[in-house]
Amino acid sequence: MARVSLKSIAKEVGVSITAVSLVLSGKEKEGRVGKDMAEKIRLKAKEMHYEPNNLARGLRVGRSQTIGLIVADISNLFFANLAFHIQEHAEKFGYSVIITNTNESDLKLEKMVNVLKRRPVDGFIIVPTEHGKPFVEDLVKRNIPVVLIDRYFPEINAGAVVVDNYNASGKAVKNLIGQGCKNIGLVIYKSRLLHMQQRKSGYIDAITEHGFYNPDFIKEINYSHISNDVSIAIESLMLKENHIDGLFFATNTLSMLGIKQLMDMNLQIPEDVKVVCFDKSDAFDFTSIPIPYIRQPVPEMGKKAVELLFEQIRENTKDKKCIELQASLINSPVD
Amino acid sequence: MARVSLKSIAKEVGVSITAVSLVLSGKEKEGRVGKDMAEKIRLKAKEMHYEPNNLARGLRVGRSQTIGLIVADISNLFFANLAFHIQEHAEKFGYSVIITNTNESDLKLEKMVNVLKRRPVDGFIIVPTEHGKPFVEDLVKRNIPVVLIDRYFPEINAGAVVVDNYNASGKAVKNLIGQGCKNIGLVIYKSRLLHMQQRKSGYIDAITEHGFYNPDFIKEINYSHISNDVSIAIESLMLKENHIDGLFFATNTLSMLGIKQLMDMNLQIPEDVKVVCFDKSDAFDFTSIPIPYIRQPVPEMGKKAVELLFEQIRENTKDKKCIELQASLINSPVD
DNA sequence: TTGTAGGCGTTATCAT
DNA sequence: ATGATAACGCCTACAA
Repeated sequence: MARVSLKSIAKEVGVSITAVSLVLSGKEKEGRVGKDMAEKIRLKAKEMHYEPNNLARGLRVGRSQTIGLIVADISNLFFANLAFHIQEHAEKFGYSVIITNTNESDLKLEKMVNVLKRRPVDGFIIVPTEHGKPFVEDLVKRNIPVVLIDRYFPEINAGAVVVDNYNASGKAVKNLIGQGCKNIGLVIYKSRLLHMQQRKSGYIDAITEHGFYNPDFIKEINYSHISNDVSIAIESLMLKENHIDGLFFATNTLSMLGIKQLMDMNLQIPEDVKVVCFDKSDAFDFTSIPIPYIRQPVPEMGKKAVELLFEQIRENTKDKKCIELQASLINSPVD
Repeated sequence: MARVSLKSIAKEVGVSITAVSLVLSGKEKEGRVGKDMAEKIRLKAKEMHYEPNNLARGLRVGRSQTIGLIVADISNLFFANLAFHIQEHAEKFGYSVIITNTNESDLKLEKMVNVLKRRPVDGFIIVPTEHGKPFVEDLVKRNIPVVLIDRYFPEINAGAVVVDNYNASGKAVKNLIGQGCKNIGLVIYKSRLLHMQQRKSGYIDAITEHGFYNPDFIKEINYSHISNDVSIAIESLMLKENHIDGLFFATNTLSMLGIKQLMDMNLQIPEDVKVVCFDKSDAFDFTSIPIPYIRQPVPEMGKKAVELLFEQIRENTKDKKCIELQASLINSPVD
């Protein structure tokens, strides 16, 4: 071991810790350490393989240069991509990212928030769970920088980056109607989270305006029995008497399961039923027919979230910004 | 702000910092603080919303309770799953995980290692890049706990968790031969990394033993032009004169692109050509026909890696263990 | 131009 | 049963 510290370098060179600190943090310009001395110190530092200890630094300056990212499921491609971009962007500012999962469990969210508070992290980027509001609220109350992403609670004064889910759904529905669909089903999570509600009302309003609205065509899936619920939903939607000719899946997981079910039922896309999905799945490449999907601007979302967070960390912003980005409908299966 | 520390609690209660520390870290049993005093301290701590500062703790005890995970690409499902399981397991031991990406770049690996060394982290779990050996070697030399995962360098005395890639490939080939294939193509990365070499030689040996070996049936793909290279590879493999009736894809990304190319060429699986893949893709669910694939035991891999790392962190193990797990061939598309 | 000293929050050692 | 104090490695105000 024998960790090399400022002190050990100082002793080696025969100079004070201050001098070493100044030089190694590039502050010797401020009319401080002499040029030759500085060089000598730098040399010795390299020779001894000095690595600054950010732990100690963090303790001293009151910042850990770490942000906590809490997502619903890192093995979901959407969140994995989000995590990737957040990480890439944070790194540019010398920040590391600790990523944790909630698996949509409110309990786990609470736990993760506490774990990360103790780290401590300088700020949070959170994909909140359905009943996660109190935990986020608590952070805000304690004046800890938070940015919500993907989903948010408008009542809470936290930063947020979301997409315009209402209009995104509208685009999906209009696309189906443009393809000639009359009876369009919606497969969506049963959730009180605003982003799901907005996807739902976007669908309802667009349908009501342009087509035929039937509440029975909305199937709300329980997250904890997704697989089974989706099968049942599709089966009941696709009953002959419904004359369903279009389906809109409100998340990528729902799409995957739904399309699989359609295939199991020997229904062809788009001949028997046309489909639009929220978010892309790799799998779309597999089907020779293009499946249109709503693309969220994931890289920008990640970038904005990091920027918003840093803004809060730097200045102690009182009124937090909420950024809404537009999603776009992609028709071609190629990127 | 007004961070609440042991000191502030001590002042409030009118007792020494030591007493508070002892109580709050559950060490008052050791014939120390009195029962009523302890209760009073605990109460006050809760009331003041005390959160221990792990930064300070880490500085004091010389451990950060953080491990650095460096993967090739977090948005690849295989690595995302690996990260998930590593994280879940580490969390049980009170450890947080900082995840970073290399995108297969040796330069980025070097950078990430340095960034994490400064954090500092107590140990590394690394998916090394092709020429990443020196950076890993350096860590080992400095006596910093490292566990390699997925890929490894046998010459280096680091911990490692890998699968038996040689036999996995053998299983894939035998499955194809069992399906009646005579001319089996291999699509694999051009890489000097051992795990790829083993997948290749597993294929060659199995083919040589049971079927017909033709070096032209091996297509090595350059990671930096995957998409294009795979298209060309498949096109040239599937030329009539080759009579290819089976394909083995050595990674999930290669599978995705390869199968897509087959579809673009209007070739049917399994009628025109049978296919076996390394790792599963969600996409397999989309095809009505089951595509057999090699399943790596990802949860166990993550668990073992964490265990190995903790072993190194606790005891200063001199001879590092290398664990090899078996992969299995899955025939059904269901999990 | 260089050095001293105090403190960030915690734990461990040694006194009382 | 409880407290004072030093130390982890770093930064910075203040001396010199």
